[in-house]
Amino acid sequence: MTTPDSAAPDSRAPDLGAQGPSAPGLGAPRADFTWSPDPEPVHFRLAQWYSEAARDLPWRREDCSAWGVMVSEIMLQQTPVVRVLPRWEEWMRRWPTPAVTAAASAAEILTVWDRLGYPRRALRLQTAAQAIVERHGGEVPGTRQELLALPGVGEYTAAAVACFAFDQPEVVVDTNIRRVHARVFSGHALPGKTYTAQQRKLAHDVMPQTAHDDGELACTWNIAAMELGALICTARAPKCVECPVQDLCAWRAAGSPPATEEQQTRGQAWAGTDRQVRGAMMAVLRTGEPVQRSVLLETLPLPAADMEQRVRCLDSLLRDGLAAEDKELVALPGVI
DNA sequence: AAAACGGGGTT
DNA sequence: AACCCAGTTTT
Repeated sequence: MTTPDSAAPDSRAPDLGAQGPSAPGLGAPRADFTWSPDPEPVHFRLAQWYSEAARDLPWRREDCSAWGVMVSEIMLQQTPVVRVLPRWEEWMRRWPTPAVTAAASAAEILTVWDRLGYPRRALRLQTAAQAIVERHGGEVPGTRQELLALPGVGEYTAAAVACFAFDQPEVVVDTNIRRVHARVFSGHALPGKTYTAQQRKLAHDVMPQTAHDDGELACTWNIAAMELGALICTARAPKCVECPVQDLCAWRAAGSPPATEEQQTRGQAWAGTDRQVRGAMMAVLRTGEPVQRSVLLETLPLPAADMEQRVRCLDSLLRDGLAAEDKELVALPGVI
């Protein structure tokens, strides 16, 4: 049916001509005739695929509250679904509304967060709950702009909550969607490190029109593209033979060229970093018992960390509100 | 634009 | 050992 050769000019087709794989300007003769598919068939293919292949996640259920969606989005920032699932269940069981979340102690919040990582997210989620109580009467706001004003809610999360909890046709772009766009529409193996204005324009341009279906297809498009990136169009070893748009994909049509040096992600170091030291200290504090400052600094199970680094990290935890200090005792905030 | 910020499963 | 993950905030 639809093949690269049959792609007719379309007024709504994304103008991707400038995004060819070769550097614009000097040297490279523009032999890279990048082809990009009409978005419309991609919309329907992915919507159909999603209806059959979507995972049954609790925050996608029809009866999930907007707060449940928001909690899931914060937890899912830089954290895989499988690790979020048990923490989300426990959080929602204990704190099913913004109001009860706002009233919890910070120590409880950080303990239930457990080892999800980036514990400042947990604190910001509680601060956001407090803001929701104060500014929105305890109800999660339903517009991108109001959501964006909440702590810990950035461009992605604001659009995601507005779309998934309130059916707003916002342009949702996460790491999965960026990769799907890069491959299907731009013909690249990977989207590159930073989210550029050009990528933002592409995401907008390939959104389904909302005029006729009240944005329903737009919301499905967002979640379906995300799910495709999570299950099929993965970063490494994508399952192209199972892909519902394999015959529409610009990357496939270009012969699946490998990622360029520019597109390689800069892998974060871990061993020896302040993040590792902070994480080890938080693990001690999560046991619940206040500890002597000197004991916390000296018994840390990280021989490679010198005292200067340990002191720096403890001070940063105190400054971030992830730990509290009383006299010589250190504990989770709210314990002391 | 780049760095800081956790932690564990996968390759 | 490197890579990856439903990003946000600060510099």
